[in-house]
Amino acid sequence: MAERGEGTGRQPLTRDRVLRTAVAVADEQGLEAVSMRRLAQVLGVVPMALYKHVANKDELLAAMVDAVVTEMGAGSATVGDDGWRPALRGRVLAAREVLLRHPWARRVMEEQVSPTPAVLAHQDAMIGLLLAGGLSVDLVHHVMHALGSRVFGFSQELYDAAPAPVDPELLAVMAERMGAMFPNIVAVATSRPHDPATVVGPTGCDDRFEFEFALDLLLSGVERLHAEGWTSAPVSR
Amino acid sequence: MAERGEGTGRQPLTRDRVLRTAVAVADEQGLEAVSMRRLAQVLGVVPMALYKHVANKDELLAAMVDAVVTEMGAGSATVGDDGWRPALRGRVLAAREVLLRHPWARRVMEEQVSPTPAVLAHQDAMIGLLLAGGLSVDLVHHVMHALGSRVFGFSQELYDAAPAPVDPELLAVMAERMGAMFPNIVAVATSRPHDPATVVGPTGCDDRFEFEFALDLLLSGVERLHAEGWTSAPVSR
DNA sequence: GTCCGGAGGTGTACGGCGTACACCTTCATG
DNA sequence: CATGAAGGTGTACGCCGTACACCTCCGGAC
Repeated sequence: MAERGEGTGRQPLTRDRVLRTAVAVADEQGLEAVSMRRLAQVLGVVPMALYKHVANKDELLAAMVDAVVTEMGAGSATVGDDGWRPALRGRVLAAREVLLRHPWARRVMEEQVSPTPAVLAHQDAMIGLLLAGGLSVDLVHHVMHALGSRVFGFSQELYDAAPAPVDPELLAVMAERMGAMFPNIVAVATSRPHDPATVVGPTGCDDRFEFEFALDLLLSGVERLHAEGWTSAPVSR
Repeated sequence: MAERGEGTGRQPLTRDRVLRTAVAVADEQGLEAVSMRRLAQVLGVVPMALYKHVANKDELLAAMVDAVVTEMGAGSATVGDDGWRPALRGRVLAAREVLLRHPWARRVMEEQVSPTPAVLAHQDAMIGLLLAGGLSVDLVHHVMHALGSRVFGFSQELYDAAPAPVDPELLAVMAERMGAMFPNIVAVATSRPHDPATVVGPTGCDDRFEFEFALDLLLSGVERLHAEGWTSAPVSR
């Protein structure tokens, strides 16, 4: 008796518990406090025990951001009678709320090589909203880039993934699976290949064009506000 | 004879040489290759020798970003006959070029606690352009936030610095010095304190308002493009 | 000329990190 | 009961940043 529930390490160590603990530690003590050794200590276990549930630290970090992005609730996205804009706006603000609760997540996402499934789902939902709103595929493409650095900062490498699994057959299989899960992403990504000459890296998508598109969108908006004599925040907040 | 110029460690080790080597290593082999030990090895010297020229690794990283930001050339900013917009646009694009050459710099900046002098100078120059263009101080403030994540990603903590050096006298001295060096920043920062209730952290500036300001600027632009029947890139690229 | 002090390079050592590898227990299943 | 997999352990290696004591050299003060 008194065997279970008293120490910190009493309940069984599961991948889920590792993950939730890691997120909690990152939230409360910052990302730099998330080391395999510290995490193991918090869980009342020896460091190497974690490796029975997690491939390595990078995989753990990826799973952590996946959990966070899942909080954003990609499922609940539909365009109402008032059009795409309020729906998209709400979704972006919801994402922001989540990222405010987990300030470390943005940084981890940015240094990740390829997006996690939850990230793709989120992007797919956003694209779905815009397409449902009637925007052209090209416009949607650019909008996603323009919003990217605002929603989370990692949209530069949105459409890479699959770094050269040269086998074309395997690539076709992957494309098919992607299409089944994230139809909107595939629709946008395949419609308009980026100019390879202006691309940032061998696989990147941060064309100069995309950058200037977003920049000019902002500058035009500013110019308009200025021309309208904007001096302080409108009353409607 | 044959005493100097043959080995890698022949010329004297100076702070400048350490810095330039560090930037070169980061450019060529990535930021994770920049460790004090590896850097020392490249310089043909024992690791601890670096500490005679650099306080610690954080200070080295700060100096590295400072060098990069200086490349952006904060000095050459004036509003021509065609208004503030082309001047600002060119400056942002120039910053982007520099950051493309040093992809590690953005990440380092983002995890830095307070902006380096060169960063402040850059921001001051940008603000100067907008003010010279006749924009109101408030509008300039919001524009800087909106552009922030596009130019570099660190504008969230633009106006913090000075984390509670409670002594008001010392604070006044600092404010005076700041004003002498970066008059535009001070003008904007002091005109409109942020609502402490909606601020992200104790000192942050990433108000919900600033976020929505930029977001709505983008969304309005998109809406306008869509209404105009935008389907592909305008010919003027 | 002698002395001295500081600038700058060295060597050793400590505590932390991620994780490879061999090991041991436990327990459901043949 | 034997077996083998799943899961926790202990040890060890090679990285990391850097504290601290040391040495060496050189330019001026006397």
